[in-house]
Amino acid sequence: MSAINERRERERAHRHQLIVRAARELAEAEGWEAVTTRRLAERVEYSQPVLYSHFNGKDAIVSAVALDGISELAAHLRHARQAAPEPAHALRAVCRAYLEFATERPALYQAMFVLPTDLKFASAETPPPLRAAFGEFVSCFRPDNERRELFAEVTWSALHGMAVLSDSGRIPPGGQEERLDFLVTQFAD
Amino acid sequence: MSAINERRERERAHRHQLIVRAARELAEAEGWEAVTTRRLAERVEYSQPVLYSHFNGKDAIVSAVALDGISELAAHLRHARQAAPEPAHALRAVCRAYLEFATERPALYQAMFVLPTDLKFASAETPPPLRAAFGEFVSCFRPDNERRELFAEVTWSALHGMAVLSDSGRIPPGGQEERLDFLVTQFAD
DNA sequence: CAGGATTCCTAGCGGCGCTAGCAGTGATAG
DNA sequence: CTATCACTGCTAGCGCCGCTAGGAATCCTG
Repeated sequence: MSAINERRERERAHRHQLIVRAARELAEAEGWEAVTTRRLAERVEYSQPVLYSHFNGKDAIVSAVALDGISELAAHLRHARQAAPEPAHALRAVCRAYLEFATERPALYQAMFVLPTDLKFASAETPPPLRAAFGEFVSCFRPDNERRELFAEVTWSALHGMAVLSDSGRIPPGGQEERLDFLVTQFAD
Repeated sequence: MSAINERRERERAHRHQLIVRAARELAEAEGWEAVTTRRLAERVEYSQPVLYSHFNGKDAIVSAVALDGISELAAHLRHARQAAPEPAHALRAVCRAYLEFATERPALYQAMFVLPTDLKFASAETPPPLRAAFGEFVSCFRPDNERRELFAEVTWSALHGMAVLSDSGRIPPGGQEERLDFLVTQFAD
């Protein structure tokens, strides 16, 4: 009885991931407005109601994609920070990595930081990957800086604004590098 | 013949504004997801197809609301800048006014800077009010500063990030004043 | 092998943005 | 004054959406 249930659970977990992956691929290929429960069900070769046995609704699927993306972002930022030649350049490296991530995976980025989400930000039940990603920004400022969390919040806000305004064509996508340079110059502590 | 047509056009223009106002009120009262063409038609006491004789589609209605909002924002920013005691404080005053606007009219702000829009940003056919609003940020930096447009873009991006992340609960809504203070301190030229 | 639990499908609900097609109204020409 | 005609704005409906009820089929258990 146990072995059978274990197999079932494995299969369920596998299908769970299949759905998340399909949603992400569809969004990255055609944008989130093309991700409907019908198309998603067709893509994973199950009927629509199966989706609802795994997720509370469409928003929960988006949130699952977002959480995956946040883990990847955290890893990307950590790598950039650690690869920086000296701590003084860490901020620039992390900021550039962030914008790079947003530019290269716009749909994934939207799931993480633009679309409505179930994820808890800045609270007790904030998922660890999200904490980790934010922590990378914090780590770019001196440990003795009492306001480094505040600095990190504003840095993140500025980068988010640049990413999202550029993606929606509200600022010219060309000048990101200059904007990044200005931001880092002004914010370095 | 001319007088009659003029009356008709006046009536059309009046109804046009009626639709825009109704859309804005509905959005501000219940959020944009509650603004459907059916509910909007009911509210202006006309049938659905009438909306389409005034606008190309729902997005065009949102854009019309956005344009109104941008005019109001431009006026709000200009007033804040001119009321600043000295030029050195203009940046702080304008930034605070911007965040104030975003906080107090979140739905209107979304129409302007978050939802998909037909409005042309940063191009030859950018509407004058939008230029004016952006110009208020530019005016906060010294005229001899060759990169003041760039400064303005990054300032705007940072404020937008703060506004939008705070509104969606992704950063604590409490710390806006401290974040504003940090931003202005770092960006003043 | 019978009984029961579980899995997953078909079908459908109410609502969405949008449009075809037709009444009814009102201006115009003889 | 009336017949015509253009136009305004309606009803009805299309194809889609997120989501769910209910039953058929399958699989494990005793």
